[in-house]
Amino acid sequence: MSEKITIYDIAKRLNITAATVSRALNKSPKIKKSTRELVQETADLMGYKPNKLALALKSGRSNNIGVIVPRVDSNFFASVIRGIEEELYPHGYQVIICQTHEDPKRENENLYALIDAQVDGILMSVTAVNNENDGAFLNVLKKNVPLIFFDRSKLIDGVSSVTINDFKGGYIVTKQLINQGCKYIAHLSGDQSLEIFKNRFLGYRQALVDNGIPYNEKYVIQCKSSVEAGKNAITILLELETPPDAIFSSSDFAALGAIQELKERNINIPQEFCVAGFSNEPFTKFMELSITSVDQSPLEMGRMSARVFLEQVGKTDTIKIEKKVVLAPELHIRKSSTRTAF
Amino acid sequence: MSEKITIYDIAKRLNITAATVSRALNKSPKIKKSTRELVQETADLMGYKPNKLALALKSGRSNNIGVIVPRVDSNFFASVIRGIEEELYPHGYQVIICQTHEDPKRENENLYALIDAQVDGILMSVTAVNNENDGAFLNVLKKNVPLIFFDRSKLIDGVSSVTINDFKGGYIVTKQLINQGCKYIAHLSGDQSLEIFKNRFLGYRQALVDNGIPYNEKYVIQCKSSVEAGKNAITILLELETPPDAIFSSSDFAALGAIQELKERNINIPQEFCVAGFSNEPFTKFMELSITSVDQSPLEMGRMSARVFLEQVGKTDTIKIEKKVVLAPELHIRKSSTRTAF
DNA sequence: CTGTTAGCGCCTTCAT
DNA sequence: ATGAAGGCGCTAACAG
Repeated sequence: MSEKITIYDIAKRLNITAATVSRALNKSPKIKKSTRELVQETADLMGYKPNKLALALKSGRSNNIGVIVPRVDSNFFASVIRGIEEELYPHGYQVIICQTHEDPKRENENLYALIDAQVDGILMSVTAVNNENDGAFLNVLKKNVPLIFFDRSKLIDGVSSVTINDFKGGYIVTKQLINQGCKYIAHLSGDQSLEIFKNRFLGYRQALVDNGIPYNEKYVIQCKSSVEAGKNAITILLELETPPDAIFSSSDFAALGAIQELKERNINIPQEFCVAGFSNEPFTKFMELSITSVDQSPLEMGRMSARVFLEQVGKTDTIKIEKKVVLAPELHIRKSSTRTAF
Repeated sequence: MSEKITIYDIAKRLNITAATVSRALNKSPKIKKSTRELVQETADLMGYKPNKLALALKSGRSNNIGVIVPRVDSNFFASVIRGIEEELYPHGYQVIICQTHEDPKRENENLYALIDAQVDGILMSVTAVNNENDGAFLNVLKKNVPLIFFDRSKLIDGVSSVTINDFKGGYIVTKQLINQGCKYIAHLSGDQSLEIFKNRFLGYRQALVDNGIPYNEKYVIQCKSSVEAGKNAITILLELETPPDAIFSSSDFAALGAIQELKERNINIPQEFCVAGFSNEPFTKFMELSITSVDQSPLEMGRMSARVFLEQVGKTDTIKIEKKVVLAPELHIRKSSTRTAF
């Protein structure tokens, strides 16, 4: 019952050639209207469906694009993917998902697998920077497959990127803490080999300097993006001779951990201690003590990445377009860092 | 620089036939060891990569599987997808993502698009039941493409499914509310055309009956899965002559809305009013007033769906395997429904 | 307007 | 152990 109908089947039935059927189905201008309609009708009748694989082999374009993310079950990446899918859907592209789990080896494998699968483009957020994978990236470029980085970028010639201004994000959120009267502001950072974390840190530091607050490296702790890590970080910070009175975390989860730990120690938030996170995860808004956070507009980031891809695809191979889109971060001020009446 | 290397290129270089190269690369037993090694070496040297599209066209198997979900940016679906991807990755399958946005028309389009793309299987969560799409489902089966439903299922012959026992989920969560001494338990439900919501409701009702509590249909409100909908539902319920003293919501978001509305009315949770949700969204655990919820083990659901697919793929076309896997729901009791000391 | 031919890259009988 | 030839399904010259 599998009944794979090909253009040959319908050609045979009509006593014409497969080529004619192909042309008719593709609405070629040089085909008699009557036969075109006839072909179309019998095609529908027989339940004909074009074989995209054959088309792909013939044209060299699969109409698939690959998306590589650390993990798909994070609100941020899932939203980006949603944006990508929505933007590409009307153009007939399908989205292939790969996860690296922050493992460079997996990233490498994924890159090669997608190239093998003849995807028409790759949109990705790099995992921690390791130059071992450079070969894989260059391989992608060598095949003339458009490569676009979103959020977590990497400096490679000929590669476009869509990011947010992380420096500014770090700056404005720190500024807000300063505005609340905080004097000793700590920072929970992420893997410094990733641009995003370095830039958030730099924004934080600049905001301090610009406002006459001395930068103290003891206030900067590098930790994972987890509740547990946030708790541990607070524990360390509170043991300093001058413990901080505020914290800007590059991760909402770590910010949450910090809040939990502070509460357990009966430290009043935001009166005694202000907290702010980054990413605007859904839960930051839902909490009774809602958490100030920087939104990265993931949906827009996904859409934009897809648009950049669409611009690049099909362009002459010789010219490499390199587009750097930088979206504006948006500060969502909430209770965790608002000392005045809310 | 695109340099698409084919087996012909490497054959030419070695003055042998493409067929020999093919055999050598595929480790055919009837090939001289020396030539096999020679071929392998030069293949590596030239940077040969097999063209999966050609392979797919030849074999009829694309090594892609399609996953259709209402939306990808929900913790539940994202986790299922993660499970699917993790399980299928070692087997060389790639995952193509489609979103329906709860639109049956999109669901229909997605089904056809995936078949056109020659996927080797389709794993999906159906959107609201509409029999208009039956043609699309039957079309999938006719092509002998394994179809597996997860979470939101649909009764079709020859289709396997992986779900949780929603009836039991509704039952145990309601029982927990009863155990807390609640007498007037309301229920926020979802689209009743979906089995999952009907079953959660039936479990709820059965728990009431089994514990001598009269079922009151005025306590059942159908609403969307959103904070706003939860607020509205509470408003309606509190206007009843005997307002409820507890609520079991089929959606965590609606449960959250309910809690917010109750707080605004200064109704004490859980002392005066108990609340429980469904899905175990991350935020239910993070809240200061953590929310009792039923976990659906999405990761496991994804993995299991993938395993069921792997079992079915490649089986003789004539025999239709129909497997119904039902996972156990897991009640996470939290503050919102715990009157005794926590 | 339509038929013929060739080829995308690979595998697989059928010979040798 | 290897070469030759055909075909997966479709399109795109090149004829007529």
